[in-house]
Amino acid sequence: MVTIQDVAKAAGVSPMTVSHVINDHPHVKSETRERVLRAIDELDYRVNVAARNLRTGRTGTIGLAVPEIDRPYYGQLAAEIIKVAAGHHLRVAIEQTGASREGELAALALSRNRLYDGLILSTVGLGPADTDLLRVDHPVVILGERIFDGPVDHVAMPNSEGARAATRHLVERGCRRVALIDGPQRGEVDVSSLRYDGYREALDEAGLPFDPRLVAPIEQLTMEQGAAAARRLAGSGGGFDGVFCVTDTVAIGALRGLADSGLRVPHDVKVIGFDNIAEGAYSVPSLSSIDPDHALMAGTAVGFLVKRMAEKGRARQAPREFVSPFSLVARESTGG
Amino acid sequence: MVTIQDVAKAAGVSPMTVSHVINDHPHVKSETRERVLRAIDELDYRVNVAARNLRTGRTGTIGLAVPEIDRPYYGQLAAEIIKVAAGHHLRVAIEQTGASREGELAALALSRNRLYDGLILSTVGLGPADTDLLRVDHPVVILGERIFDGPVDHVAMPNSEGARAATRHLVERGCRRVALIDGPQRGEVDVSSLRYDGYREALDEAGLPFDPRLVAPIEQLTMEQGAAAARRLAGSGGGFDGVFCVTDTVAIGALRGLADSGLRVPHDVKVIGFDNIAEGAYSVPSLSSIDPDHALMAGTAVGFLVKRMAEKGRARQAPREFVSPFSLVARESTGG
DNA sequence: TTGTAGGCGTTATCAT
DNA sequence: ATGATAACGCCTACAA
Repeated sequence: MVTIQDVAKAAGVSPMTVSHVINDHPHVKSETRERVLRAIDELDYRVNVAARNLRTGRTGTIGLAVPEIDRPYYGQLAAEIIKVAAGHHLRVAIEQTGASREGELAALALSRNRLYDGLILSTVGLGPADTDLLRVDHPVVILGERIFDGPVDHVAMPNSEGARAATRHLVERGCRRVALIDGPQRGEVDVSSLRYDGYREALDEAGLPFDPRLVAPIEQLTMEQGAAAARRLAGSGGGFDGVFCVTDTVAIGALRGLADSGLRVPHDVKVIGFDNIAEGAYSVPSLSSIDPDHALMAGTAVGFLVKRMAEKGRARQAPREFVSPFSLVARESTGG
Repeated sequence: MVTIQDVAKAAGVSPMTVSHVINDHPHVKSETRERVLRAIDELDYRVNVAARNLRTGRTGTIGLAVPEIDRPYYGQLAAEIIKVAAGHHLRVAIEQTGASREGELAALALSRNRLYDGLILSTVGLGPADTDLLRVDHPVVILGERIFDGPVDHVAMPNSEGARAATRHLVERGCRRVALIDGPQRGEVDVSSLRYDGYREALDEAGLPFDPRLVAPIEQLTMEQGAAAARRLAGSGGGFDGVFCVTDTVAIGALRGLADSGLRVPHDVKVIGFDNIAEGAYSVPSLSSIDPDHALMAGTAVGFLVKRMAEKGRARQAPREFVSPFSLVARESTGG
C-alpha cells in the first residue's frame, strides 16, 4: 500500500508537505505542490480514510435510518438527502429499521459507535416513552413525525393540518361520506394518529358525522394493505363517496382496490393521499395529495445536523423544531 | 471519550484482554469476561470504529452505486442488497451516480479510497471502452447490464432474452403492430440496446415487419418520458396495438400517456414492461412485466463481493459472470 | 514555506 | 489465560 511516506520520499519532501498538498493548505510553493502531485499520480496514492478518521475524529459520513428504502416516499427522501449532504461533502449510509422500534434503536446505537458523524432518524416506532433513549451525545435529527418535545432536533410534517386539508378538500368536492384508511396507531403522536386527528377535525368543521364503519385500519403502510382496505370498505356496504388515505403509497393501493371492486374514481369515490410521491402524478387516475415539500424538509434536516456536528463540546443549543409547510395538489382522483 | 484503556483500568486487566472480550475470543476466563463486560457497561464504552478500521484494514461497509435511489427499481434492489449484506455483517452506503459515466467513475474512485471494503456498481454509462478503468485492485461487482467481458465479476440481467419474451408475449396476445419505447443507446451493450435487440428478434421470429415509426426513443428512463413517448406514439397516427417498454417505470408512465391519449389498455393497446417492480402489481391496469428475480441477483452480487473480499493478495480467481433467469408475469395490461 | 515529534484507539504478534 | 509491545497512516501543534 502506498502511504504518504512513500509519496514524500518520491517527491523529496516530508510527509507533512504531502499532507498539506492533499488538504489544500495554502502555504505550499506551487513548484513543490506540482512535484508532490506528480508523485501522487505516479504512485497512484490514495488517502487512507480510516487513518484520517482516527486522527480527525470524524468520518465524513452521516447515517440515514428509514423504515424501508424501497417505499417510494423514503426513496425520494433519501435521494434528496444524499444530494443535499453531498453539498456539505458528506456521504450517506442508509440503515433500514423495518419500521420497528427495535430497528430504530439499533440505528441509534450504531451512530454511538461513532461510525457516523451524525444520524438522521426517520421514526415510526419510537414514542414519548423513548425520550431518554434519544438523549445521546451524538448529533441526531428526527425526521418525519411530530413525535414530542424530545431532546433532539426535529423536522416534522404538518400531519394533522395536512390531513385536515385533505379531508376538507374531499368535502369541498362534494363528498358526504368520507372514509379513512389509517395506519397503525401506536401512541398519541405517530403519523397515523395525527392524520386521524386531522380527519376527525375536518369532519367536525364540515358538520359531518363521524362513522367508525368508514375507518379502515391497516397494519403496514403498503400498497397491498391499501388495496385490501379499499376492498373491505367497498364490501362493507357502508356507502362512501370519498377516501382519505394516510399515505400516497396506501392511496395507490386503494385506487387498485377500488378498481377491483368496480368503483370508479373519481366518479363513484374520490381519493386523496398524503406525501405527494412522484408516482401519484402518473397513476390512472392521477392522485390528489398533500405535498409537504420534501426538498425543504431534507435540506432542513441536513442543515440541523451539520450545525450540531459543528458544535464543540458542551456549547449545545436547545433542540430545534421545524414543521414543514404544505400545499394541496388536486389531481384527477378528486375530480380535479 | 471512553477507550479500551479506561475499561481495562476499571476492570483491572490489560487493554488486550478487553479487546479479546469485545471480539469474542475464546480464551478468556468467564469470570474475567464478566468483569470486563460490567466495566464496559458502567463506563458506556463504545468501540472506535475508525481505530479498528485502521488497524484491521477493513471497514465493514460496502458501497452500492446506483443511478438514482428514488427510482423504484433501484430502491427495491437496494433494499434487497442491504438485507443480504446485513447477513454478512456488512453495512451498505449508497452512492448516486446520476446515471452518468462520470458518476460511475466517481463511485469507483471512492472505493479506491478504501472507504469501502467492496463496491457493487450498477452501471448505465460505462461501456467496453472503460474496461481498463475497472481494472482496480479492490473488490468490485458490476450489476445490471451485460456489459462485456470485463475484468470484474458481473451479475447481469437477461436483457435481450427477456425483451424477446416480452415482445413475443404481445404477439401471442394478438398484437400485430408492436411499438417500443426505448431508452438511450450509448453503445452496443447497454440495457436499451440489448432490449432493443430482443424486440427486433421477436418481431423477426413472428414474421412481423420492423417499422421504425413504432420506436419511440427517450433520453431518461423516467415515468415522465414514458408518458411523453406514449403520447407521441398515439399522436403519430402510425397505428399500434402493443408497446414494449424498456423498463416498468417507463411503462407506468406510458400507461398514463395512453390514458391521456384516450387509448384503453389492454383493449386498444397492450403494454408490457421489464423489471417487475412492486408498483406494477397495483397500477390500473396492472402491468405485465419480465421478472428477473431481484432477490437472486442481489444475493449473487453480494456473494461475489464477499468472496472477493476474502481473497488474500494475488490469489485472484478469474472474473465470474451470472445471468439471472427470468419469468414473465402476465397481468391486466396485456389482457391477462 | 517546510519539517519534527507525537499520538489518535485498536489489535497482531509474540511472550509468559 | 493474560499481557507487553509495536504498529496501522494520518494530521495537530509547534519549531525552524
